[in-house]
Amino acid sequence: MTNPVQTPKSLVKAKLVQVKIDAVMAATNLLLASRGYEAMTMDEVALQAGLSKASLYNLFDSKESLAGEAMIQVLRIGLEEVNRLRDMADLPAVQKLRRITAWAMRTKIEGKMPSLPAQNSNLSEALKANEDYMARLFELSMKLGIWVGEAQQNGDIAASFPSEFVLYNLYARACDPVLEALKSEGNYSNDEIVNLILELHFAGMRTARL
Amino acid sequence: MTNPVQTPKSLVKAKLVQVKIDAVMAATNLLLASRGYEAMTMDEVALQAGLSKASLYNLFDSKESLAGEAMIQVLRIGLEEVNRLRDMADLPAVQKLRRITAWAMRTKIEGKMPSLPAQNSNLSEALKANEDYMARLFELSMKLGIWVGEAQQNGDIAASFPSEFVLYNLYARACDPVLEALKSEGNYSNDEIVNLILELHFAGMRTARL
DNA sequence: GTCTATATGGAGATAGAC
DNA sequence: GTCTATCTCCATATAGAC
Repeated sequence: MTNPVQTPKSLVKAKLVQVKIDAVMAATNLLLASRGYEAMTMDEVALQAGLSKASLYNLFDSKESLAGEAMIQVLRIGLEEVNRLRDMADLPAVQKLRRITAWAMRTKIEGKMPSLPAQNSNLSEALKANEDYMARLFELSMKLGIWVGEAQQNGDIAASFPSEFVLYNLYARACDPVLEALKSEGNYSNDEIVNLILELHFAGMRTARL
Repeated sequence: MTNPVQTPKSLVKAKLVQVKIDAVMAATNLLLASRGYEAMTMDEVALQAGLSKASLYNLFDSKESLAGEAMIQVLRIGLEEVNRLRDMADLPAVQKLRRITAWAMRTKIEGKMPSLPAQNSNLSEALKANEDYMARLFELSMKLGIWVGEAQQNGDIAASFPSEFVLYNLYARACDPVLEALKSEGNYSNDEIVNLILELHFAGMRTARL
């Protein structure tokens, strides 16, 4: 870098760029959640974010990198939530898992969760090769895995369940189609929907016998 | 029709056509399950089914109708399963639900479940307008709904759960990403995976308190 | 840095020979 | 009825003016 010291001017510029990036990311999350990666078009993203497609490509190299950034960002926010919960020393592990699951579902039901399809899409291949993404996913899985182990020792989650099974089920809540199905019916508030699923899921985790 | 009586010759021909259709449907189910509707291409279907794309279009008018047929077929087979179970008068309703869910998950894990994305895809819009599809879906939902009500009266499913919630969760098992995640790990057999999810799900359904 | 206009490629669908 | 070759559209990505 020729000038590592940021001038006030460059700071202002950086903030303006950040505002645009935020708008793009918000649009991307909504579209990824509602239409999926393949069906989402860069024209839609640009339109919703309020800039031209060419400007969008000035901010992100490709559709793949845009979606990848969205996935990385949600992992970053999720990790922040996890770290906040980790500081609550007196909260039982199963309650921490319950809260992080609730956060994921609220994010999803508000259209802010860019869940990638479970299917073998082109995007998921690219993400596997993305070090930043994989590192965050690994860190998240480790931290959640510790809580799963604690909850199993406490008897709050059936010890007979493999810990990966419990972990995969937590991740699966972030893309549970039941959220959208119940929401589109219109008979329940977001909180009610999230609580129904939480109750079903954690009751099963606690009382299952194999 | 000019000749409503089928000659032996036309019967043989019809069978040959059916063999091709079966191959196409098998390929379609695999691709819909693994890559999703948007990412699946007609070239892939034709290649896997062992015919040219033009011949494929001779059998199905469009990609949309092909995928629609796959969805209708799986509903038809599912309804057959349901009717078989309905004849078992002494089987508790919750066991019938458990068995139909197990069937759906086995079908999915074998790559034969053309689950449509939960997302608002073009396909799901087309299916909503398809009378055949909607009629079968309605019939299936009615029949399953009766069993849900019985199971709730028997105390096998928490009566505090809305019946649509229970129903949506049953449907959601047919596209549960945990199936694929555990399968790709390679540590468990298909039966073990299905049983893990069944146990988690129905234990939660029974013991949840709201 | 942002836009309009355009290049490029891929996938749905079809023409026409056999 | 099946194939090869082709049409056409649309979405990703870029060129070039301002």
